[in-house]
Amino acid sequence: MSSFTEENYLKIIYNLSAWQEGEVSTNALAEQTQTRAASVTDMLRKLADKNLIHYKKYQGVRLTPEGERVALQVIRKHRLWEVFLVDKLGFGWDEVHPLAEELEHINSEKLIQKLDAFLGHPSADPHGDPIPDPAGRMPHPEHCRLTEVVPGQAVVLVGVTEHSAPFLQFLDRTGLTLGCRLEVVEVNAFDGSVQVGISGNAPQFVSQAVARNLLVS
Amino acid sequence: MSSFTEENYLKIIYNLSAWQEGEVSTNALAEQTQTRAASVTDMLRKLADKNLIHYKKYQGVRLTPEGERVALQVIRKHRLWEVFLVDKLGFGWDEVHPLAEELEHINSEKLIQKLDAFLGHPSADPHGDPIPDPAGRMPHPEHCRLTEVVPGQAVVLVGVTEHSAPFLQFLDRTGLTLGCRLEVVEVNAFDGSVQVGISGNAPQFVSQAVARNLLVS
DNA sequence: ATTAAAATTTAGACCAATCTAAAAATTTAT
DNA sequence: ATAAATTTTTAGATTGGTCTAAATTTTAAT
Repeated sequence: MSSFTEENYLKIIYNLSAWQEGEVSTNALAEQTQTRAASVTDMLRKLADKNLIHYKKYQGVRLTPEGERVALQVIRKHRLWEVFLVDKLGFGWDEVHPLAEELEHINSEKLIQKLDAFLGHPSADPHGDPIPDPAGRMPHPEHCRLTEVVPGQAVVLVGVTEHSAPFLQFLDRTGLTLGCRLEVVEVNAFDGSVQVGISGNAPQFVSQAVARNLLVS
Repeated sequence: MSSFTEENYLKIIYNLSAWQEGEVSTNALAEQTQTRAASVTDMLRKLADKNLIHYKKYQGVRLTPEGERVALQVIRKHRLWEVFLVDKLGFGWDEVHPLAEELEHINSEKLIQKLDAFLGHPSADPHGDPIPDPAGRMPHPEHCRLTEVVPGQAVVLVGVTEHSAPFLQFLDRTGLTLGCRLEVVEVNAFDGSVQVGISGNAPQFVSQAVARNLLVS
């Protein structure tokens, strides 16, 4: 059995591993966990003793199969709770992350199985992130970033890779809701901004910083 | 802001105070919190420093108005989550207590306000215990124990004062669900058992141990 | 290839919540 | 009223998670 804190570390290691290949660094973990590098080192020794991570001093860290299993269960719970908060309780997608951070650590297989059924076995959370199945298998839906779409193509917004409230609120104001249709007019070679028609409206510019965090298919 | 553990102590002090008049003893708290008396003493000093309880050494303990406010918020959350688990997720009333013990410590005013609305502003939890309003006012519905009903009277089962799974499962098997009609034939003066018709069926005996934990009106 | 800079680990400490064992206060019984 | 039993508190230690400051290792720059 893993503690609240251990589960958090495993989840964060999983998420950082997904982003970049290879090992996760102590400093990256310190930033994500809002602690100091020294504290991270202590926890890494503990997780390594429990065979949840592969860890060699100064060499960064990688999940073991068992560590990945635990991480995926936590992520599954997190994303199901987010669906509950948005679909059932009416929260905005910009508000649910901190609440799901707490709810995800409630450990009851039965609870999560019943919640999943109540929500209709959703395949993705409100940000488009896929929900691992009960056995901990993570689906990998095919999609690409808006920055990579060729001009003239029409796509659908299926996810975001940035979850901060300000970013999500900006998307709301711009009409960029999940599932909306995007017609790409031009990708600006100079600054990477994208000129795009949103849900059939007149085209407008979306900065590269925004476009690279939009997943489409 | 109170910690998970502090909230638990306050909730337990509230519940023990409701049962018996006067101060709550250190030993009673040790039993309820599943800790030792020495640990309780430490926590009591801490809660007293925060002005959440009135505490004099060897004299037992009583909530301050502020402590009672916190306790009632925790109880409100506990009972709302129990309603959610039974009404929405389909748990049995004998299963939800341990889960609600965890969910009750998630602190978000907005979450609990939205949950309350989603559930239709229930006035009682699945065991018939009243739910404090958002301001922390606890309703006091009029009711009495089944042992106090005079023979010949017909009443409705509105609550229970024992929440253990075995007890609740026994009630399920006996047909004693909340809201069922009870026609009292006789209260046995010798052993306190009650002969009662449940939902119009042929009368049967209910032991005093059971009857005194059934609230009717 | 050295050196400077950055990242990481160790050493030693702290806080919250708990424990055991022993001391002190209160209650009960004679 | 005094002794015995019970309850409660104190003293001192432990565990999980964190910290700062200093030491060490790795990486980057010349």
